[in-house]
Amino acid sequence: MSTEYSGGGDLTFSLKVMWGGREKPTRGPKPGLSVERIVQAAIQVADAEGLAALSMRRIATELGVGTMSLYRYVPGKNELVDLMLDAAYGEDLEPDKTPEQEAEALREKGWRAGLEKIARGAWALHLRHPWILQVSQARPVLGPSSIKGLEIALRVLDGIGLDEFEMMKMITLVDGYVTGTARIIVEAGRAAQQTGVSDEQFWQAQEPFMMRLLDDGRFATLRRIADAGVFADVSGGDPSDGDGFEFGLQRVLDGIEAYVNAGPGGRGAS
Amino acid sequence: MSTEYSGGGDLTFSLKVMWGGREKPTRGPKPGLSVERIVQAAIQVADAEGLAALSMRRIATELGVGTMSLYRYVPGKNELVDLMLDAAYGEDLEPDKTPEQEAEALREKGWRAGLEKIARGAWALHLRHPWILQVSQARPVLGPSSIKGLEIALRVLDGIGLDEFEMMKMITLVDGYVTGTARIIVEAGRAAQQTGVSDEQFWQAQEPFMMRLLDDGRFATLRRIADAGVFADVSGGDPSDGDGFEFGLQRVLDGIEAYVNAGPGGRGAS
DNA sequence: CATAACTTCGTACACCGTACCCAGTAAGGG
DNA sequence: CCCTTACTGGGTACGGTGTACGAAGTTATG
Repeated sequence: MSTEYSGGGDLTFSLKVMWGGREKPTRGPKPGLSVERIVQAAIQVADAEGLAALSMRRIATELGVGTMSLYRYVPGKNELVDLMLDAAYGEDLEPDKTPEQEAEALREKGWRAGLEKIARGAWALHLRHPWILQVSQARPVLGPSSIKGLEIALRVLDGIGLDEFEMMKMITLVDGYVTGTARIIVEAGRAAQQTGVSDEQFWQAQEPFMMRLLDDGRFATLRRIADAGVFADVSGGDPSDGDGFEFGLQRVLDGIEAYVNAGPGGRGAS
Repeated sequence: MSTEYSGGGDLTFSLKVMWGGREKPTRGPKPGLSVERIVQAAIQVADAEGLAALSMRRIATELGVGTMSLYRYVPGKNELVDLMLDAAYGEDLEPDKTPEQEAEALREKGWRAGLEKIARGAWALHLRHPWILQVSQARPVLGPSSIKGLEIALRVLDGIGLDEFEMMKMITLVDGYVTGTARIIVEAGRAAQQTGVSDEQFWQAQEPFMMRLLDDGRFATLRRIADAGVFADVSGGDPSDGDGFEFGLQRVLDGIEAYVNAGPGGRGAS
């Protein structure tokens, strides 16, 4: 399932498709499909039924074409997933605005508010497209949308006293936090759909083993946590409320803010 | 590729195997294999060749047995992956020590140092077993090792003024950060092995597209970052040095520390 | 109008997880 | 002692996957 870039020679093809560098053919019949249509169909399937249900045959059926026709537009499944990723990343961007304009709008209330908005956007994106977390992203795809998003984030952090390396590290930090937390929360929420086992069945099956543990004194803290209803929240409630996410995000931003406020003098030599 | 718990009825079986609740059979031939041996072989394959190369046939070949023999010990591939996960989580734990003892050792230099150690351990774990990031973890498997790890982490944070929900959120925060960052860094580093394309080939293919962008004034900040050599670090250097990881971890811990120091009075009503 | 470029897509292959089933083995009961 | 019963090992087969190949149809160009 990992992104493998198949043949290797297709890499250039894949990049060309992503960046719109494909020249239109003059001869032959007009293409009945388009990369965009295929990507959209694929995203729809993945959104609704998960990445496991995404197969070339499935997409082709959805579009009413033969399976192999897809390969006239996309070199392979891995490349298609790359394109899906970049398309998803692009959803939050406004194509008519330059990175400068978008960053300016985000910075209106300061860099912290801007970074917060970016993080929330990314969080919402993962809720909308849970399959993003399942794709391997073996190598940064560097499509136009992800590049633009990076530029915007960099501009939001620009001019507040961080050097280039620090700016990038801050972005890695926030992105890492968002995707990591999304992984935990989102996937727990999605499980019920994906699995034939319902949430109740699952926790019921776990219960006897859990109980034996909770009665064991060695796990007293865990028991206290459980009694406080922390897990009831996780297993029962709607995970998309993002309660834990918001909390952690503020801690992360606090940490960044403290670093920024300390200034170059207040920190050790880089 | 997502963990699906196959039939559903096998869930109990899976849990029993994980928790060691299987009673030994009396009749019939002695089993020539064991769950542990299978799990170890599977982890070896996954470590060396990635999760994509992990197939039941491959594991069976590795062990010199027929493919279907594996199903005498493990209900299916998904359950096997669950077992692999818990086995990996257990590597950092000392079976002879109680959670209290391990937590005590971690807290020796304070809760922050303890949390730091836990985070570093998890980070190293992901470097050692990159495939962990590829498995879906649709539902928390709650094997003995992950439970014990949770108990230890909770004990490290216990008694410093956080309520039960806050303690759990802090753990989610740190875990989210570690896994998220690992996802970014580790997978970028692993890519070269997995792919037929070398790093040089990859960046060379990207270059023309990148260049066009970097000359565009709209991506001026990105250009500055690139010129500063930030990406050279990512693409060339050894990703396992964890430079960015350590930096972000300190920010995260700063954020937590600030929250803890503020005390119940210094924070808004929960 | 022949040709070359381009489309669509059926067939085929290697690989996957695993259901089913039968043969072989070892302990318990008579 | 043997027969029954429980168990292990594993071959075969089925329905799925990604995709290589090539045949057949379509269209603009020389």
